[in-house]
Amino acid sequence: MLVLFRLKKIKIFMGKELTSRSQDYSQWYNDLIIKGQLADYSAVRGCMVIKPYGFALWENMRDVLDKMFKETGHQNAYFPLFVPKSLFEAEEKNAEGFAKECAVVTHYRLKTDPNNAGKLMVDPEAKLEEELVVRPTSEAIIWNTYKGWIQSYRDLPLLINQWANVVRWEMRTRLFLRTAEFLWQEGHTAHATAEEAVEETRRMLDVYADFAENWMALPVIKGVKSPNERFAGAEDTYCIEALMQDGKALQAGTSHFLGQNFAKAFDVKFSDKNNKLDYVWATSWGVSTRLIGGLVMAHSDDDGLILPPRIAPIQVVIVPIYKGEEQKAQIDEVVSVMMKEMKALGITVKYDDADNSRPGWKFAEYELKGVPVRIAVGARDLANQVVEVARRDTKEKQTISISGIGAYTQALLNEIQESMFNKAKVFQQEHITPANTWEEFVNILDTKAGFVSAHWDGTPETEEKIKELSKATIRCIPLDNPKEEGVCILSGKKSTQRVLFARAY
RNA sequence: CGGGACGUAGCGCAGCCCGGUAGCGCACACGUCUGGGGGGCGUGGGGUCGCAAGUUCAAAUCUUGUCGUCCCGACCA
Repeated sequence: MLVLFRLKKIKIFMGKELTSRSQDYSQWYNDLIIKGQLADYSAVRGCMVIKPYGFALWENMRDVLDKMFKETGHQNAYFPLFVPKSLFEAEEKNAEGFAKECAVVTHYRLKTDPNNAGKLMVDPEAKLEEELVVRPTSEAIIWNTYKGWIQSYRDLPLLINQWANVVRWEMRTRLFLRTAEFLWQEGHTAHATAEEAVEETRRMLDVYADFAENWMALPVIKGVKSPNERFAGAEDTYCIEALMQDGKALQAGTSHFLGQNFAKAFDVKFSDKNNKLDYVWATSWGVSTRLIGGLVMAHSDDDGLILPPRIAPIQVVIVPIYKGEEQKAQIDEVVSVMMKEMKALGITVKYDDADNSRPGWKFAEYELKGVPVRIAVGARDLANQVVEVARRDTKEKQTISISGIGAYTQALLNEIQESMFNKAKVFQQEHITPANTWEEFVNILDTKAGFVSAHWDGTPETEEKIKELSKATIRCIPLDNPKEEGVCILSGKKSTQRVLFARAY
């Protein structure tokens, strides 16, 4: 009790105190992002600065995904930030869907303000002939380009991805989860047949699920969106849905089958083997820095971030505990051997021997930052040829022999990765609850949250009504969904299957 | 766009009601004792109080305006 009190007091004095999840989940999330050094607020409304630690995390995620995309045959390219308005509006549904949240460039020059010394004003003389839309997504500019690249079935499939920033002028933003500008990748592919395009859509959905589960330790449900939730301009939107610790769902990635909508809008035709002209079939798919928000919310605890080893910027941190230069030198020597061993095994390890903060401070700091494994090495340990190994996820500490520490650590990292996934998976499974009546449905949402599996009559009207009454939306119709006769929880009309509802971010 | 908060040192805040020329903790610098869970003691540096106008002998404090940020909703990934 006394210890707890002291610890709490210290935390307050250090200005690092975290809001607990039970106290205020949103604030807890914000605290983790800011104090865990992932990102910072910026001078621009709704836009954040991704700090080095957060960016290192994103780079790790990006690198893994990039490799996966290349292994599935894709190439990277880069298209412009700006989209001429006339191109943007070509695919009507897509344009309409994004119109409300577009930043638009109307002028290309500033000038000194004659009425306001030292200030600049937009030069009214420099108005653009045609406004430029800052891309909220790149289908328009890309399909306009593809028109010139595709003539024959021999040009297909065209499998391209780009890493980019996009801008969506959101009314309300949240660090990582919804920022006005965000980083993402968007894949845009063109195919000769609908079947092939659908196959591509599903393939990339699998890539996303694989990445989320095996790298981020984030269990997801693969499914297809209801028409209401579909991407503007798509025929079908597939998604992976994750569950956060507060029971709210998070759309973690989407893969769209675009049919021939964009090919028609941008007049992209090809000749098949029989010299017959047809529009090409398209897909697009993307994940964004939002994944980082999901990662934080799914795994972390009241002491800070908990990052899965496979994408953590630092997997192991070594903290020396010493008195005097002589002890420090001895520790340095042993640590350098340990580090060499670990690096040879591909482990990312940091030795924090900075003398300006003390061991206890470092322990707390690396816990806050979610480093999976911490190793403390002191003079006492060296005498016994051991070190103290602490894992972040469970907070367990063990004394481990120095010989073979590399292999031990590697195994531990794997175990943490697996254990984090399993824990999240159990949570997810426990939060998929069937509801058979409206009362039950609302009650589950209000008390337990998570996914609610319920019958729905299949109409957009009912879906809209449910959303209005309960704030829950259909997250997806799971891919392997069993057929089951039933009646809609709201309308009482016939239904052939249950779908997953949840309140979502 | 509606509702609610808040802008005072790098960070977190007090001071404002009742005007008198700015303070606390952390961080920072130096010294020293320390070192196995956010150290102790001592000394020190750092602020046009968001911005603008007004009232006043005097404004962080009162008045008006303005800009910005965050939180909660509506919208969305």
